[in-house]
Amino acid sequence: MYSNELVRGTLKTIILQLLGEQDQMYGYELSKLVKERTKEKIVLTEGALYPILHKLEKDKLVVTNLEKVGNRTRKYYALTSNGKTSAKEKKNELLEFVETLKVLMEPKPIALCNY
Amino acid sequence: MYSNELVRGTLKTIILQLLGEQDQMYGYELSKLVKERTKEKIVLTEGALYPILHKLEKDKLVVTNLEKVGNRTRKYYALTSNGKTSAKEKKNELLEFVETLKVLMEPKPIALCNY
DNA sequence: TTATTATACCTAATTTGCTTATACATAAGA
DNA sequence: TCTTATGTATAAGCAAATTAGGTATAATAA
Repeated sequence: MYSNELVRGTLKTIILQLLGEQDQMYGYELSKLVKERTKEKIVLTEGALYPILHKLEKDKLVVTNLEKVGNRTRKYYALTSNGKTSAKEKKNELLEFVETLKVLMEPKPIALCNY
Repeated sequence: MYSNELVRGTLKTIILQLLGEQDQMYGYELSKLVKERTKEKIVLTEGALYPILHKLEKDKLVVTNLEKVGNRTRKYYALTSNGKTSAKEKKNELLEFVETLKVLMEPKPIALCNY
């Protein structure tokens, strides 16, 4: 588990990116996916997850549709056109930020290929 | 300039890492260094910088010594033994976190060399 | 059969790490 | 003389998370 300060700020980007992988996903599914892929090193808690999803909907970056599974209701989220653009932008920003961090903390000449 | 949310959480790690590069540094020097190396894409504002430095001192990760330059006083900060350990740990955590992010957001097989 | 775990959603109070703004002071350059 | 650079410091406020609670159904284990 990484310190909260580190994860904070990347969650919205992560959610947008994952939503872009599939046609639609629901909240619980997102949280499971993050937990599994990161081997629980990043955990999307509900208190963070749902408010972010609601904000994305309010900002029209996602649209929702409710689906019944047995007697339970799932709320699926899908990126809008704006959402797809935003997802790409945020991902690029994050990747650039990471590169900047490396330059800042390891200001060495970069080998083209280490093999 | 990256969004604040992204930078938030990495500042303490950055400061610890930079302090580890030299025997001692003062606040203003740190802020200039970050600005220069990142081409102003990351900016250490005073309101963030000094409280962090004070906290590091309180936590005994750094020690200070005042030096007079002309009529002005500089407050130099140097890592303690604990500070050096912490710097390494935090840097490793950050680098691991970045790798985890990549796995999470780009779960593809990784080419050994792209050239 | 009953207790626990997994599934599935939601929100309110609080914490926290920053921004924004302000303050003070010296030195250098326009 | 005015502005910019150097140098440190703190207080008010904000926003994204944590923590902790709530509701409800389904499946599994004891």
